[in-house]
Amino acid sequence: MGERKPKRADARRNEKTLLDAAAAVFVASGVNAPVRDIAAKAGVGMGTIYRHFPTRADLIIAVFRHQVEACAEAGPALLASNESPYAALVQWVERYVDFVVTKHGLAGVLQSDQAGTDTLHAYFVDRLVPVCAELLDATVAAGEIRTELRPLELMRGVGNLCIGADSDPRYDARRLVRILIAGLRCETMDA
Amino acid sequence: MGERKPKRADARRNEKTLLDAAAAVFVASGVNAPVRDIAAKAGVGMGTIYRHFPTRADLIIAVFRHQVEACAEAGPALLASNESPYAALVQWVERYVDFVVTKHGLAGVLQSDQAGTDTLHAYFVDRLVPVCAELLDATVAAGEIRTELRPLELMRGVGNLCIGADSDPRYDARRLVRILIAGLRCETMDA
DNA sequence: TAACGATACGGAACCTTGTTCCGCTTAGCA
DNA sequence: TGCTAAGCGGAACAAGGTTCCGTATCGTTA
Repeated sequence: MGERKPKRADARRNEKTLLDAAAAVFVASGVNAPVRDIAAKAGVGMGTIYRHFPTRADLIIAVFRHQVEACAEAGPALLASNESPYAALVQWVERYVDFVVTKHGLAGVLQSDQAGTDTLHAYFVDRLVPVCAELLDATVAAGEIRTELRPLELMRGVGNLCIGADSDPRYDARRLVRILIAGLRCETMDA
Repeated sequence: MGERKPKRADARRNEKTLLDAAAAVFVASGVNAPVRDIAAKAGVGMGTIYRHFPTRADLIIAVFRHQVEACAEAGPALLASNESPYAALVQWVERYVDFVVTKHGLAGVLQSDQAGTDTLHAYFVDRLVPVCAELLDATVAAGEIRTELRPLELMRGVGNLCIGADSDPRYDARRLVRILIAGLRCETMDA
């Protein structure tokens, strides 16, 4: 589990500079900002950025790692602090949606079929699906949900609903996610 | 409203050739296939393709126009042939999902925030949102839905849920859409 | 039917964006 | 102070959409 710290001091400095620059650019221009812009903002050459982060996706992961970890850790905590697992699930999903919707363009880049996004998609899935599974299992065990759904499908569905939520005030992803979750409590096979 | 037919015979011939080639390539390699591939398949130069279809999106629209029209026309028909507006809505949405999910990568390219896709997104919205609105209004009027939702939001939500439905058998978009629609019948603000 | 002008065509060239390569620089050590 | 490997900058490459322009062709007219 050891952190692979770059040996040289200037390298360590550059890594931090790059993370800061990337974060700033992502806020200003969205997650889809060109790598060149980030390098420019950091005052660094292309080679440097790619030695530290072998791929665009790796840079994105690095920038958001803390928040993803925090979200993952919030799962068990919510489960513990709510008497109703369903309530915990709803709160956790809302937290995830808040995170994703806030990062201009992140949802759109989480799709596995997008080129060069495999690592990013995999990281989100690996880290969050197990947490989602735990919440979902508890909710099902408590009998609060009628329709079973695989955790992966829930995560991807929620993520997909968040796409384009920024950049169009007429589209309220949070509400659609609430409706989707509400649908889990209903019989689905009628009509 | 007049069809702007190209005057010259070879031009008309090429347009048809291009549409056929594009359709074939979309089936074989997905909607994201490079324009060059389509030109090659049609045995035509790049200039030709761009004179007939000013943009990738315009070509995509042209290829799927018939099916989108058919889907739009199915709305009122379903409303007429079902005693329950909700049933009609469900069937219409299922039809739309079938269409979108079947076209390798189409859902992913329908997002308005994607570059160069504005025309495509606009066409789908212009043609289908009014139909959806009609179905939704009828369903609400019949009191079959508790949660009101703007037609545009429903269309975009459904479309988003379809993203990546091909290329991953573990993700069943149809089921998620059913759950979303089911959610419309529940109280959403609980828990 | 031959000539001519407008219409189309082909495909090289351009732009943007991710990624790779390589010669030069410099930190860290003896 | 010098040596060497770790780092660095940025030009170059690949891929995809789009534009441009010289050439070929259609269809009409004399």
